[in-house]
Amino acid sequence: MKGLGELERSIMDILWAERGPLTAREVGRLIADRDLAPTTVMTVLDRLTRKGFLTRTRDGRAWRYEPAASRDAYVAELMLEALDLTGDRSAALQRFAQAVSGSEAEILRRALTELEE
Amino acid sequence: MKGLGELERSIMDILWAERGPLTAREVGRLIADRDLAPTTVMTVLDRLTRKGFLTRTRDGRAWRYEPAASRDAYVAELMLEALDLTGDRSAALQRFAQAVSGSEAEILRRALTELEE
DNA sequence: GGCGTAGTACTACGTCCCGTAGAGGGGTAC
DNA sequence: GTACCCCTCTACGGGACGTAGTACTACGCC
Repeated sequence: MKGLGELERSIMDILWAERGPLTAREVGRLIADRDLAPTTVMTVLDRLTRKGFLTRTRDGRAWRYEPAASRDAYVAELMLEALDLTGDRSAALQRFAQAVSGSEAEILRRALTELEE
Repeated sequence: MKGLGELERSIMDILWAERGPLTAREVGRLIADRDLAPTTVMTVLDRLTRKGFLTRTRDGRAWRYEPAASRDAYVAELMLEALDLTGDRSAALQRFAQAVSGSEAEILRRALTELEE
């Protein structure tokens, strides 16, 4: 999977937080604090589409952009990719299990239990 | 945590696979298939040290390089960083739990159970 | 005791990614 | 038909990284 830059991630965050697809202009308004040129937003949206993180559909003359996958799916994929870097997956998983906080361990435990059934 | 490039990762892999610290020359021999100039290996070892991935100690005129952390710790950290990217850690963890293979789910389950005790 | 060798530090260059944006073309609305 | 909006294409500067040369120093050998 391709990586994301800092601005790219900010824009993905905006789109992940919305329920419907947004136009470049709308994204621009939601990230107005960065005071970016409109074309900057468009360029980044375009790059994200090329990288497969967004899909876009026509809306009149404009495009509407929407995440291709949920943020959770993205995060889970990143975690799996990290796991693939190790030679000893078991050891890495054990370390990971020890490192997550208690409440998160509980969530993991429950998710794994449901799997079992 | 800083990222690793492709050559940097290869060299970390070599050092993670060895039990003792290596000199630049030794690393060079272990990566001879890439046919790199000796200074290239030294440069990368130096950058890895600056980034905090390696520590080095004198051995005569030479330096001996050694990973600052185990590969498993590195991988677990990457996984935690990925997890930090999400707004909904619980959803991401559930996705992750569903995505790991059965045997790995079992490893996780056991690690979590040990934690509980 | 000079010379090759090994090791180091420092500098450098090309490439790719990414943040950033301008220029120009073509609908739309009034 | 003019002002505006949105698109596409092109571009530029900085930083990371792969790659390596140069120059200085210490050690061993003859």
